[in-house]
Amino acid sequence: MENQVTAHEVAKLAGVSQSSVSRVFTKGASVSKETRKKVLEAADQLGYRPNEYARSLITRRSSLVGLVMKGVSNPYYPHAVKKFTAELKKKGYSVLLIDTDDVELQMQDIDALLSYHVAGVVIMDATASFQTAEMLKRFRIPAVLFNRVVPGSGLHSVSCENEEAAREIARLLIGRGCESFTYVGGREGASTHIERLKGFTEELKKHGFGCQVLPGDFTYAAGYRNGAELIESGRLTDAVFAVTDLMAYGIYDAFRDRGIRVPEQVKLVGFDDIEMSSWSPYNLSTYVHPVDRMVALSIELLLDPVRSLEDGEVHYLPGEMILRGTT
Amino acid sequence: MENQVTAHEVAKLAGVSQSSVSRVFTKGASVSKETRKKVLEAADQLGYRPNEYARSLITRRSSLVGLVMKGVSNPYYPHAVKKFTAELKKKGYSVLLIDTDDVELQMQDIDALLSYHVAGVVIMDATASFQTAEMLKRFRIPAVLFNRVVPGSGLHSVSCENEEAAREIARLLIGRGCESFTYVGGREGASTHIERLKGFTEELKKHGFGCQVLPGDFTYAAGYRNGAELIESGRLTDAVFAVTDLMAYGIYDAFRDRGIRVPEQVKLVGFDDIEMSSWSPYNLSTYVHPVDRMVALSIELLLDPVRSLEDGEVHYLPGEMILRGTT
DNA sequence: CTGAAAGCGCTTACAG
DNA sequence: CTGAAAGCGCTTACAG
Repeated sequence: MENQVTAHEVAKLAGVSQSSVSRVFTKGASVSKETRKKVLEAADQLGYRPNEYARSLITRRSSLVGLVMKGVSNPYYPHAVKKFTAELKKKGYSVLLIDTDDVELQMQDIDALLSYHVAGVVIMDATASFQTAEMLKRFRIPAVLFNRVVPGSGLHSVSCENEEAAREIARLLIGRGCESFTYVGGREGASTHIERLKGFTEELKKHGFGCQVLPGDFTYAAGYRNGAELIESGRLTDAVFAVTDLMAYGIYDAFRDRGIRVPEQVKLVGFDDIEMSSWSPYNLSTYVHPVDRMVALSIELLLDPVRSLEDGEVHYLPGEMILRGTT
Repeated sequence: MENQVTAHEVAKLAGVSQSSVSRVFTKGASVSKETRKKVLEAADQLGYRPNEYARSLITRRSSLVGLVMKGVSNPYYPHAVKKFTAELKKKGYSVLLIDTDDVELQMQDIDALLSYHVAGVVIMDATASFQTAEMLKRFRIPAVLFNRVVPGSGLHSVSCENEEAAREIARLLIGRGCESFTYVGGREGASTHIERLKGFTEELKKHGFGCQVLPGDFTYAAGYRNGAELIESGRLTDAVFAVTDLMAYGIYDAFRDRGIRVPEQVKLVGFDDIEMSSWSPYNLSTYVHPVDRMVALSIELLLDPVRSLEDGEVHYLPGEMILRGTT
């Protein structure tokens, strides 16, 4: 950074004032064609780039958006991350990556977000605590929960239409002739889990069916464990709906390892449509999120000067059922 | 950012100078116990955080490290990303995430890296071009290629000991009695592919064996295609070594779908030991990278004031063979 | 140990 | 359209 080319040096080479150099790199500022040309040439020659620190400092606006993720968890997220960085890049923002270890944002992470006074933060796969929400609100940092809803947090949420999707899955399974059902869930408290459970069991009840509910934590291992128990306890049902594809794989493998055949003996449905669901050992029927639209809406909420700081809007976007070989 | 609390306000509340406030938040600066206490209390009350833009501007040092990744590709990378963010956080750095669409860094990405004059950049899963390398060198931005080597680029590289690992895999397969071999590769030009191919074929040759080499691109789909062709063309060998686990899964599934049994009819080995390799449909024998040590060394190289800007060091770290059910 | 002051590299009124 | 100047919020010699 010691050897950084400054606007001043560009100005000297171009024979204009430093202000003019700045104007060339500030969109919306008026510069004559000739000045622009001279500046651009000098800048190119010297390899000039406006210093973003100075820029953010003086404009009091950050070009950084915080992306909070839980690192290695569901392969569903990398897709969304990619989409976010691409869309934000188009709008001139860069991404500050926060990789939390735990379910909650760490103090150190919050500090980073605040020190850079990020333009906004996207929280993925983390059950943001009220404390985090309060912190963000106190510092007036717009935030949106992606694929999560935390009622009462006042944060914006953009999710898939979980409840309705789960109802659709229930109807699908009933239509396939299933009469007994199991729901294998995710981490308690996670809205995706709660909403899918609600939609699934309610729709089943509407048709006169009950539902066995098994606890989980969104991992393959928990899926496997549940699948194994289902068999070994003799409580296997006609159909199993797993809160995520990842858990569905575990369940499927536990079934396969025990000689239970899908879909002949049991129908299986997941949620997310991550890449592996189309691989031949699984070929899983599942429900796909409208990720592109979810990302676009998240960014819209985050960057809107008015809505971004208003009370949390909760959006549920419809996805689509993907029928494959497990139903 | 309009409503940001400044050191000046903290100073006023604490009844000290703004300099003293700054010193409290600058490690290594000397402040009396009493002053520190007053400042900390005032800062806490106001929710003060040093503005990182002002700090970076005046110190001419960035607390940002660029992490370049190719988004949704091999699940091997999210692990490394998590490790990087965690280790960098410990050292006081935050991560600027660059998600490239292509194999090469885009101009816009480079610009972001330069505008923030990042302290360093880690390039993962991207075959950095010479142009990129030149750019980084011109601006004196330390860079390390993670899991890749680009000879002649002058960039630091930290990789797994690919060649020796591939030799070990060859010996393992020979030891299992295999007499004919196939190598399914990755994207042409990728050092991981080149090195693993070299080690594997050379070691086989040393023992008097040849090797059929199939082209790939690191994807599951290419693995599947190759696996299918192997069977359909009647050129199946006793053993198959895939450049990555991801490709090995595709190969395995193509075999499975065609009734070929692993490891009875063909032995299969992958590379990376990503999560799915321990799942029961695969239970894949593979080779695991020493990710923790690779990350630690990368950061060491990046942040060392001397080595960071010297000519590229190329490091190969030994990993470990993981024997599972496919061999 | 502490305060006053200079200055990092920008943007943006303010005049002209 | 353009330049001189103020100022964003910090760190860090420099005195004391």
